[in-house]
Amino acid sequence: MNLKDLAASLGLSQTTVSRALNGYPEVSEATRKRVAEAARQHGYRPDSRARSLATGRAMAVGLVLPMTAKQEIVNPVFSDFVAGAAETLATRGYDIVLSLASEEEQTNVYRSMLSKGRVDGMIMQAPLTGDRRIQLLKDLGMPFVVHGRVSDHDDEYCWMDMDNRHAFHEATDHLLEFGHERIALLNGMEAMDFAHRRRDGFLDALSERGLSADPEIMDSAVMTEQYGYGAACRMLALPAPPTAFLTSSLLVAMGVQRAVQARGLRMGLDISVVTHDDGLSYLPNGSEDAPIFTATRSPVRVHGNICAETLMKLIDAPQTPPHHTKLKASLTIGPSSGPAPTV
Amino acid sequence: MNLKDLAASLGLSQTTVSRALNGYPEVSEATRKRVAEAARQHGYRPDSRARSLATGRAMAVGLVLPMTAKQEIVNPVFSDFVAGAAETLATRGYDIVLSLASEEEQTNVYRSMLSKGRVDGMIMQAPLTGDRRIQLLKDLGMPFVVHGRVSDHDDEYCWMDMDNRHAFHEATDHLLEFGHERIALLNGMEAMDFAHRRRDGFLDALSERGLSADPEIMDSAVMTEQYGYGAACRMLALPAPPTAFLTSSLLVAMGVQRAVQARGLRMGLDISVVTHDDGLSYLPNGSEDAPIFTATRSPVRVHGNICAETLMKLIDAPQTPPHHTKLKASLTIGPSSGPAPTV
DNA sequence: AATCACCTCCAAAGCGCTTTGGACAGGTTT
DNA sequence: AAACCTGTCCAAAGCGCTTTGGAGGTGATT
Repeated sequence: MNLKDLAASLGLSQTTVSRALNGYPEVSEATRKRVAEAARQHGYRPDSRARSLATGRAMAVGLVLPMTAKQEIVNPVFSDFVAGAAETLATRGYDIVLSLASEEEQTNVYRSMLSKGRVDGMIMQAPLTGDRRIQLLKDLGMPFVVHGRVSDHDDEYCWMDMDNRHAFHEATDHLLEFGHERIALLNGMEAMDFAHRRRDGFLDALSERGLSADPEIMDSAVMTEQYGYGAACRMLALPAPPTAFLTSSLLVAMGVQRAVQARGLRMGLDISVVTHDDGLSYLPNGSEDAPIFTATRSPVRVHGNICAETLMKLIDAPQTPPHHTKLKASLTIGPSSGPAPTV
Repeated sequence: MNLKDLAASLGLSQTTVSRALNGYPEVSEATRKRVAEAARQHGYRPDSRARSLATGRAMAVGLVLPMTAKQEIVNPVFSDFVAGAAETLATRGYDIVLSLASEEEQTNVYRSMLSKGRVDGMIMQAPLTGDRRIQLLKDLGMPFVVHGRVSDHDDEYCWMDMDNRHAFHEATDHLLEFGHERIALLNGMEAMDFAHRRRDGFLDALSERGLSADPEIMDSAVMTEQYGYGAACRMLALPAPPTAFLTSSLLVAMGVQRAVQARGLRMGLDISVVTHDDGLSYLPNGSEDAPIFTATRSPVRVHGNICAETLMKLIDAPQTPPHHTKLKASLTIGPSSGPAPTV
């Protein structure tokens, strides 16, 4: 059942039916009712392609599934992020169009997404340091917002980011105040822009107290439980092992926890662990009132909400100056951190 | 730059340009070259909406992000699954259109996805027991394939599923052969159809050896690390604790591991743990040649591949009888399982 | 020289919607 | 009574593509 048929069955013109359905004023309340009822009865839904072609709006935003480097690892944060974005977009009738692109195809995928008219804007995820996609998107002239940002020129485009630097500064301070002086950093892949910021926050906090970092207890890799376990085992076996760990993800922290327990040490007493927590729904940090790890928390689902909201505003008013959102992570104290052991 | 402009700039008709670009034979090789070059130079890309409207094919498939029950938990399996699907779909130029739907809105979301002409088919995930979405999709007459299946009428629609029953049967056998007689089952939410099958496989294996299950050491919940830890702690404190655990997900197994270690027990010696492993890229079960857990493994990314492949075939030939794929999980032996301790 | 087939190209009709620019009737104002 | 709104509706023109049904030109066949 298309508009033409519906109009015919009502003895009205397409124009009138279209206007009635879309809430235009130049149609009497009586016919509007009649049209609405008929539409409901016939299960009429406008064809989105035709509508989109006529209005110029796709009512969809694009999202390119980021694959971490060559390792084909899907960003674990993706599902919650996309859920948040989809949730917000749904309130305004937008869909998400998803593409997956290997590193090499990125450019092409972005190009085609745009020019095919399938989407009105894009959300870009997981920016790398010096990411060239941003320039590409700017060149293409398509509205976009970045989840995260890249260090340079970050006032020239929309982004929403967590204050990674501040979060890790705060987390480090928390440990320093407990008297820890040898703090290990298990960071994400340093190709990711956020990993840089986190490290900077960590280093700043140390140097503010006159401490210097020891490269031997700093590592960075794809954030898995394995990595946390392996790195922690190695570091705990050092002549001068760390008394605390700062990790970039709950999974890594869980790995550290396993290593700590395997050595017969006690978390929060012998070894402190603080982590960043993306608030993934399937990976809760204990319960609301009883967290397991002391953590800087910033639910990535909310990031999805904000990115979507920002993008929709940008689509509505493309000429407004770029909008930025910087979220502060909240530090929640759990039993995994405590005073440095007195030797 | 649209087709009209491109044609004008070449002094050709739209028809010829369109044919040249789409590889139709009725255009000379010389002009085809000329057209291709001009298209490349102008960065011309056909508008997908217009093309879709003209051809009747959307070149996209729909996916509804499932939210587990009321708990707003995003399926952790989603990201790898969608990566697999997107990967396969990309080879044929299909995109994925994503919607998110709460339990109540499901029907509406599916309805609109279809009739809006935005997609040519759908992939349905995470079916519940007696899931009504299947009937809905059948009624709507849209090609679809289910990741998993529902017990009744499963010959009437396309699905791809792992043989959950067989996997858990095999895993249970593995433990039984090691002499374990008190095996705990930590299952996923039993509203999920696969959880049912897994339990059946477990129970079958037990009864085949004349053993009966003890409800006290069977549990089911959303599959988190917390859940594994909590349930294992509780069960290990029973007067007659289990000597082995069979869990539905690596996260749950990790929780069990933590509980085991917390009690000072040794995995694979005092307590055996076998789990199912969805092969999530960000949650590896150790390395390829050195797994941590004994596990029945079936990478969900491959499931995504297969679902996509099946769906594309179905779209090409809607009248073929429903196609089914049943995957056998592979049992990989790790250090987490061993002979039952002799009391 | 006429016929035929073939190759290369084109005009125009859709696909299903929105939107512009009236048309027509009825009531208000001058 | 003429002029003017105002409210309600419609015909038709796009949006950018594909595809049907020829048209015109060339060379081979009779």
